[in-house]
Amino acid sequence: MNLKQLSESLGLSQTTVSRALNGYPEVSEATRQRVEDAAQRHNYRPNTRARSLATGRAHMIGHVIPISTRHEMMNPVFSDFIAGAGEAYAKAGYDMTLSIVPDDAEDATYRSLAQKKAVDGIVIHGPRANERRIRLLQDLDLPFVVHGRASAEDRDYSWVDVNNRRAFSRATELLLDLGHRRIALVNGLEDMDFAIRRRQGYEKALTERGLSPDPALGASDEMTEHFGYDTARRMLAQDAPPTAFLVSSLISAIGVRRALEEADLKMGRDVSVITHDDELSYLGNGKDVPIFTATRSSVREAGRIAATTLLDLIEDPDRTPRHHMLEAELMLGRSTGPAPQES
Amino acid sequence: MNLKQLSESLGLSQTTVSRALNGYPEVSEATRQRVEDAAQRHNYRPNTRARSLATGRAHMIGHVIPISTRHEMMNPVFSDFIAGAGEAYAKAGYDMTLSIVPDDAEDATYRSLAQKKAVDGIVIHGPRANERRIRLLQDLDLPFVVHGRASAEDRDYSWVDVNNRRAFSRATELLLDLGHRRIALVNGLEDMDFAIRRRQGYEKALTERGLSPDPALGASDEMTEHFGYDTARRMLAQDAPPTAFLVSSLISAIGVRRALEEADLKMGRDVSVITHDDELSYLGNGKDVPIFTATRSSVREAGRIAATTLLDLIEDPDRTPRHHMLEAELMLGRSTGPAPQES
DNA sequence: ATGCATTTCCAAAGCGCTTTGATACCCCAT
DNA sequence: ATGGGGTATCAAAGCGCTTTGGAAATGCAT
Repeated sequence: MNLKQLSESLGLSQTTVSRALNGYPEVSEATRQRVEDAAQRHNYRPNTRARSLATGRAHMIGHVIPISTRHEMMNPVFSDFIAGAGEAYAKAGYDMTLSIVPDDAEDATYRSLAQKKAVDGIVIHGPRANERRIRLLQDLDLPFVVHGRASAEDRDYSWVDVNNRRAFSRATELLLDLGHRRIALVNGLEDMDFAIRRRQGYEKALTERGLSPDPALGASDEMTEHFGYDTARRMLAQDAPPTAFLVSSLISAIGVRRALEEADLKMGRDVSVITHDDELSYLGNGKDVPIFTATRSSVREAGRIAATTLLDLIEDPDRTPRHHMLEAELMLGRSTGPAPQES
Repeated sequence: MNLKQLSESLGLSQTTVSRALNGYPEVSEATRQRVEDAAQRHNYRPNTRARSLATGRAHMIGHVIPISTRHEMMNPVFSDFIAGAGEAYAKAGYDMTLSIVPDDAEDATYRSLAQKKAVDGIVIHGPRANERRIRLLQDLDLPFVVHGRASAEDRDYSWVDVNNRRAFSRATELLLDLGHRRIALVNGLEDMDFAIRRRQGYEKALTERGLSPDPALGASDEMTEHFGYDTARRMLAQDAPPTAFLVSSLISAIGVRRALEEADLKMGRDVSVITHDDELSYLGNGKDVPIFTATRSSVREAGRIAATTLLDLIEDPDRTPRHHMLEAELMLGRSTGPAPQES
């Protein structure tokens, strides 16, 4: 059933029916009611393609997920972010498209999305410090919001991010307060912006106490369970093994824990661990008392915020960039304790 | 730049330009070249909305992800499945939309997707045994593929699924061969089809050896880390604790492992564990030797297959249902060993 | 030169909606 | 009776593309 048929069945013009359904004032309450009933009865919904061709609005947001070409890996936080964003879109009557693109062939994807007029706006995931996508989208004049930031970008743009620097400096300070001096950083890929900021927080806390970061205690890679395990194992075998680990992802932290257990070290007593916790729905960090002491910030909430920010931006003709900084909570769990005495 | 402008700039009609770009034979090679160059130069891409209005094809596949209303939880395997499907779509020039819908308000979403003509086909995720969505989509005459199956549905429909029953009966047999008699099943939500089939496999293997499944050794819920932990902890405290766990998800298996460690039980010696492993990209099950003995099947591959199946179905006017059964490998890892002697 | 395919191009219709600009109608003040 | 201002409705244009049904141009044999 399309508009034409519906209007014929009602003996009205398409104009009137369209207006009735879209809440325009020029139609009498009686007809509106009649039209709405009929639409309901026939389960009528306007064809999106026709509608957006006519209005120029797609009512569609694009999410572009870069897949690491090095490891063909899907960012694990992505699904929860999407869940949050999806909620917001649903409320506003928007839909969401996903483009999974290898991170080397990006330009084309963005240009194409813009030119095809397939979306009204875009969410950029996984920004690197040096992020060309931002300028590209500004040039294409397509509204967008970045989940995260790009340190090397000096133009203004909209973003939603966690205060990674502060979170990690606070976490490092806690470990220092507990007497730890050899603190390992198990971080994400070096070119990712969030990883850089976390490292900065970590280094800031160390240097403020007169310590200098030890390169042997830093590792960065895709944040898999296995990376956490490998790194911890390797570092624990060093001459001066770390007494604490600061980990960028709960998944890698689980790998660290596995390495500790294998080495018969008790987490929280022999070795302390703090992790960042995105509050992924299926990977909760314990129920009452957290398993891991953690810097915690819900990525799902970030998704919600990013989505509403973007929708605002699309409505607003001025389009002045918006920023939203989320502070991570530092949750004390069972994985931290005083540094063991040097033997 | 739109088609009209492009054609004017070339001094050709829209028809010719359109045909040149879409590879129709009625245009000379010389003009085609000229048109393509100009299109390239101006970065022209046809407006999707207009194109699909004209062709009737959206070049868009819808994925409908039910969010468990009970726990507001996003299925963790979803992102890898999507990555696989996304690849296939990209190759075929299709895009993908995501609808995150609470699992109680589904009908409306599907009807709406069909009526709005927003997609050419749909992938159904997370089917329950009794799955109304299948009939609904058949009635709506929208091509679809189910990731999984619906046992209670007797009509024919297209699906891509793992042989869950066989995988779990083989895993159970392995544990029985190792001498285990009290085998716990840590399974997904009871109404999910995959969970039912896995249970069937488990029970079949037990009864074939003259054992009857012990209700005290069965648990099902959303497969979080915490669920695995809680269940294992609870069961280990029973009078006759299990000597082996068969777990439906690597994430829950990690929780089981945590409970074992907390109870000072060595996995693979004191208690055996077998898990299903979807080969999630960030949650690898060890590198050389698997951490967990596992029934393994790549969900990403399933995504690829589901996507190509659906695209086939859309091309094919007959639309006879296709089925694709994936066999899970049984990978021997470090988490299984002979049942400890009764003391 | 003529006739007939072929090749190459085009004008115009149509996809299903929104929106502009009119029209018809009614009511009330003049 | 006449005109003016709402109110309720409509016909038709337009969004940017594809596709149908020609028409013009070309090539080749006659």
